[in-house]
Amino acid sequence: METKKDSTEDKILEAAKNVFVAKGMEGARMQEIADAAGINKALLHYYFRSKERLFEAIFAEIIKFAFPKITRIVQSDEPIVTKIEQVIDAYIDLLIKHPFIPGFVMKELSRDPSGLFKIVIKFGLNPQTIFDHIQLAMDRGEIIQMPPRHLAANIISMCIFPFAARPLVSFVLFKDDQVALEAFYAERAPVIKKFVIDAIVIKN
Amino acid sequence: METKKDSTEDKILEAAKNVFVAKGMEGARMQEIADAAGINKALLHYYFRSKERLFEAIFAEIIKFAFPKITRIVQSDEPIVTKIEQVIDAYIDLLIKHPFIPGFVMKELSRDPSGLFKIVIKFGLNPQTIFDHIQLAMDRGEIIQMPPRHLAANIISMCIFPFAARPLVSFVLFKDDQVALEAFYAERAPVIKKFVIDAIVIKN
DNA sequence: GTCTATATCATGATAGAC
DNA sequence: GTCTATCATGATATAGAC
Repeated sequence: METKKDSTEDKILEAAKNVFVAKGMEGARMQEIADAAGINKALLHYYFRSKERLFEAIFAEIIKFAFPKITRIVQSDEPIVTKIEQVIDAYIDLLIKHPFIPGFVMKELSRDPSGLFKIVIKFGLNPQTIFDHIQLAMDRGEIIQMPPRHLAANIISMCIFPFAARPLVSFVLFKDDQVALEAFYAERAPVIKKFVIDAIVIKN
Repeated sequence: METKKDSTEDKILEAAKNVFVAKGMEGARMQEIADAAGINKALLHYYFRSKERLFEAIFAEIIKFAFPKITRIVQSDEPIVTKIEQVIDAYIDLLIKHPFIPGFVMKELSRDPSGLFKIVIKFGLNPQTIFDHIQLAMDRGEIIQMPPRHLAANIISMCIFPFAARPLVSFVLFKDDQVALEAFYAERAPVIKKFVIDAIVIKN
């Protein structure tokens, strides 16, 4: 996490990221971003023409960052179970380091999905390849048969949702005890891996 | 789904619900709510003193509605596996009928969690009771041992997340084919039930 | 590039007639 | 209860000096 606070533009990006993540596009105020960056509002419009453009820059950066190394893992030659374990580890690791991402992305997604769509398309992400891959492993008898889409949905859900619903998890499960909450998140990866394997590995 | 469009107050509540759900608290405009209700802004302030109060009324209504019959199911005398199946069915059924709820709740939750907290407290919801119940079934050997919190997190995640991330699921998985999307959601309940049972029921 | 000052506009809220 | 007209605020955005 390098802090490049040299140039004004970087200071703005850093400040804007924090404010947008905390308040969302609608809730964020240009004045607040300017204050956080230690400059004035006029400079924001000098560097980025409008709030909309500034937001898009931040959103794209976060999405690209959050986006999967998944395809890379999936396209490797490891057995399917290993790949699944690696994906889960990679996801939880990312989320523990950047727990704000899911909530932010989902919030802005329901506001205006077009930004994400552009990025998904740019990345050329093709889920069908992944599903074909899973289906192949099923046909080989490595894991039980089930619709690959649902298997993917189950895994992704268990990884992301507890982070996306962080305020709820924190309060309902742990009465806002942050230490207990962090411990819970740290346990997620092994728990999910065992859960998935118990569910899909053929048992004799 | 009764449409009681008689009184002005009900028209406002109905209109406000739609607008708040679509745009969120920050994004919603009093003018838009007034237009949707077929009245003018002044009347909004006549019935509800401020935007804040109007929002709180809507939010509380939705939360109360979305809130679990779970405790009721859990407190029954069915075996644990049956209860889990009933909870999954109840959840998915609710979410198919009201798919907007998760996104809305999570968005406003990250904005200001205090509203939900009041309601959770008012409901006297005690997750520990549920966890104790699960633990008991584990000690009886009905299902395998795992931290009850994580089991609950896994189940809730698989139920809610695909609905909360609806725009993403719709686009990435189905290229916005709504028919295919609905079919996918309809399959969720049986898929999740089988997945969970395969994961936790002791196998010989 | 950076600042101050200001234009422009949209929104939540209110006053007061009917 | 419902309306029109208006206010007060705060937001984005721009002009222009340095």
